[in-house]
Amino acid sequence: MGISKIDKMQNLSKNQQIIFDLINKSPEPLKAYTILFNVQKKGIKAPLQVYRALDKLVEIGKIHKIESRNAFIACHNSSCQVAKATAFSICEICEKVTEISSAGLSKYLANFKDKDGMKYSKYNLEFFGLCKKCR
Amino acid sequence: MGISKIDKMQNLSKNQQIIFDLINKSPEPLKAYTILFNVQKKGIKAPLQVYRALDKLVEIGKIHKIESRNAFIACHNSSCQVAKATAFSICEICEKVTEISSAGLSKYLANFKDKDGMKYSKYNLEFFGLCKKCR
DNA sequence: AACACTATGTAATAATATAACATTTATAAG
DNA sequence: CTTATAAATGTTATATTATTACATAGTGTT
Ligand SMILES: [Zn+2]
Ligand SMILES: [Zn+2]
Ligand SMILES: [Zn+2]
Ligand SMILES: [Zn+2]
Repeated sequence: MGISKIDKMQNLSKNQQIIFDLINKSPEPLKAYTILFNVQKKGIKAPLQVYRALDKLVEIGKIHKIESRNAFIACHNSSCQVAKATAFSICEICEKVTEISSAGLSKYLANFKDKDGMKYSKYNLEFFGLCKKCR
Repeated sequence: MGISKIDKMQNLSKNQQIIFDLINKSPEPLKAYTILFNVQKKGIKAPLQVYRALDKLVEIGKIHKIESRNAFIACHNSSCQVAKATAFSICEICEKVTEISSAGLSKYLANFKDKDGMKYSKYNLEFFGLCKKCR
């Protein structure tokens, strides 16, 4: 009765867990060096330790990278089934970022065909505008 | 009979023109320091000169930034009316990037409402997959 | 034990981007 | 033409983001 693959995917390593916890409790996307600064008291001293954990967390879908901001947020789509099909809204004033989980949007994009008839299961969409508070 | 705003927008400054020409004739997205290296013979010596021209060219829609690659490509949608509503396909093997101009897609995204009923006229969408050649 | 795989630690460096300040050129008005 | 203003340029230094390279340690399997 060993650890199944699914269980294993949920078990983060020490550094991964420290960094995930920080991102997960943050109300806003965090940048790599902000993360580094905030976990130094926990013994993570070098950029590479942060980037390695971030890479893994992105890969398994626990966090997403906001490409236009070089920052990272935790996934809140019930541990995202769509780690590779992401959509966000970004406020251009306060920089608030919200992950969009819309079945309609996912479906539309997953079924979208380019002019060669090609479909793409992996995508990243960033919407820009003003959030409720900033309007 | 002065120069109209439209004419003006088409007149790039010296540095802008040099850098646009380079990007425009490139078959693939170019990175800022690749651009810098390639325009040094034309007298552009510093990163900032490149970044300033890039900023302006992006602003007026002559080029687009591929956020996930930190690289720039020329717009080929007849001098993009949609400088702020962009979509690309990116090959994960050969890194070929193609701008997608689909009326259906633009329309869908421009009309998309998030769960607060908010619409976004500005967005960037990056699809990932394998290009024809790499499949 | 032997092996493969994943994660960690550390130092150095590469790649990407901006701040600050001085000067020049282009455009518009009076 | 002159003055005012905005846009663009030139230059140096520095900030920010990310990776290479190499050594070590843990984890699970056979
Ligand atoms: Zn998610
Ligand atoms: Zn806001
Ligand atoms: Zn375009
Ligand atoms: Zn390809």
